[in-house]
Amino acid sequence: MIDAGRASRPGGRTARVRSEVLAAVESELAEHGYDGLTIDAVAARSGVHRTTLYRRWKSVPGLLVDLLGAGADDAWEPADTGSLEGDLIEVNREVHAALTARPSVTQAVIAASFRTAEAAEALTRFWEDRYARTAVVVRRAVERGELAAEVDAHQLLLTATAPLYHQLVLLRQPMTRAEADHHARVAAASVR
Amino acid sequence: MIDAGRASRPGGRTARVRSEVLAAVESELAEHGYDGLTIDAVAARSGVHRTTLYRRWKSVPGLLVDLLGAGADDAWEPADTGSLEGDLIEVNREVHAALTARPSVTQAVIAASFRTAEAAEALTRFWEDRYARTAVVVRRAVERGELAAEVDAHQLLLTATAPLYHQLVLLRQPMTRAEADHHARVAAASVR
DNA sequence: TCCCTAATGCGACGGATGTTGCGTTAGGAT
DNA sequence: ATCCTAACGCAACATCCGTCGCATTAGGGA
Repeated sequence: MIDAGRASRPGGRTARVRSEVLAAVESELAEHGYDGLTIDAVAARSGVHRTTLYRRWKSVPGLLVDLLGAGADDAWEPADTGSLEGDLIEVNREVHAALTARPSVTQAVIAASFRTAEAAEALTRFWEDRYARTAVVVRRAVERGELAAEVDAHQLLLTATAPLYHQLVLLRQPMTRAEADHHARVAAASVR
Repeated sequence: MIDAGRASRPGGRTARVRSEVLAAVESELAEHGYDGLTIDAVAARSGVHRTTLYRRWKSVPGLLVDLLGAGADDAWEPADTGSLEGDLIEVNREVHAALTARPSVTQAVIAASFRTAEAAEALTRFWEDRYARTAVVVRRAVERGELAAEVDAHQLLLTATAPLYHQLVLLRQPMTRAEADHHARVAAASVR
């Protein structure tokens, strides 16, 4: 992450440049997709000089990493529907929406993660955080008496969400929301 | 795929060049990984001229696509252990081995698929083929009376294998073979 | 208000990557 | 054995990408 918000000189221009650049990244992504996302294009659209982009963000993946960080909702937590199955369905619907959005920032960042180590690490951290937060659905189920305490939350969440990522990202095939729901139900049933 | 094997002049030199190049690709991959895999390095190691590589394979992803095709075993089919669960465990162990091998050609091709459309399409075709062949484990289970005929083979295989890909490729975290087995069992149990 | 300097703008440079035109080699047909 | 030409080697060229030194601007403290 760039951490421009707490730099030694966070003043007006620096912050303005950053927001202009990130806005340009999003627009370019929307118009040309990840492949059409070049430093030069972002520079041209944002009016910020190439050199500045190289200095502050280093590369295209660096821009996406910053965008990912800017978009990260620090207050995010999974919805509480009252049942494990309901919670998992909600989680899967969020994942489904993120991966089928066009343009999908998530998809772009995944692509970037195969180019630079920094992007890969940023994405790994992001997902670690998300999966850790999502584990609360399992704790709630244990508290309700739905589950035994020994259930491995990560394995369970993997069962629920992995099919979505695999189908939509790696296999590059469509998946309906009903199918996404199905995988949530399979996961919920696997621990009963 | 390059299809050099049935080109208008498949003769000795062309075939020799191809095998030398693909061998060099594998060696470079082993030594420097995907990121260190450049056209120039392959040219230097194989003794084949840069221009020839650009003409026949176009790019690094093109080389990997060809390697993927050359490595595709046309006779492959899943092992028959006598039970759905046993078959799925065997499948998952193969996937696990392919993704944890070092170097993993599969991992390299996945990375390549995020760079060029041709690599992405080649990989999609490869997986379509593999999943279609693997569907036989479901048909066998139906014949044995283990399953109802309406079971969706693709969804079932997704439940079994997707967690491996997600954990090892996207989340970039380790997974034991025992955990891989676990996901096979969850998949088998989901249709009983 | 004035000054200091971090952040940005700017042009030139260098390296890596991919392309093109042409000469050379070798496989396969006659 | 001879010829034809696909495939390859070669070198020069074009382009893109990232870097560097220096000039300029503007934010924030004294």
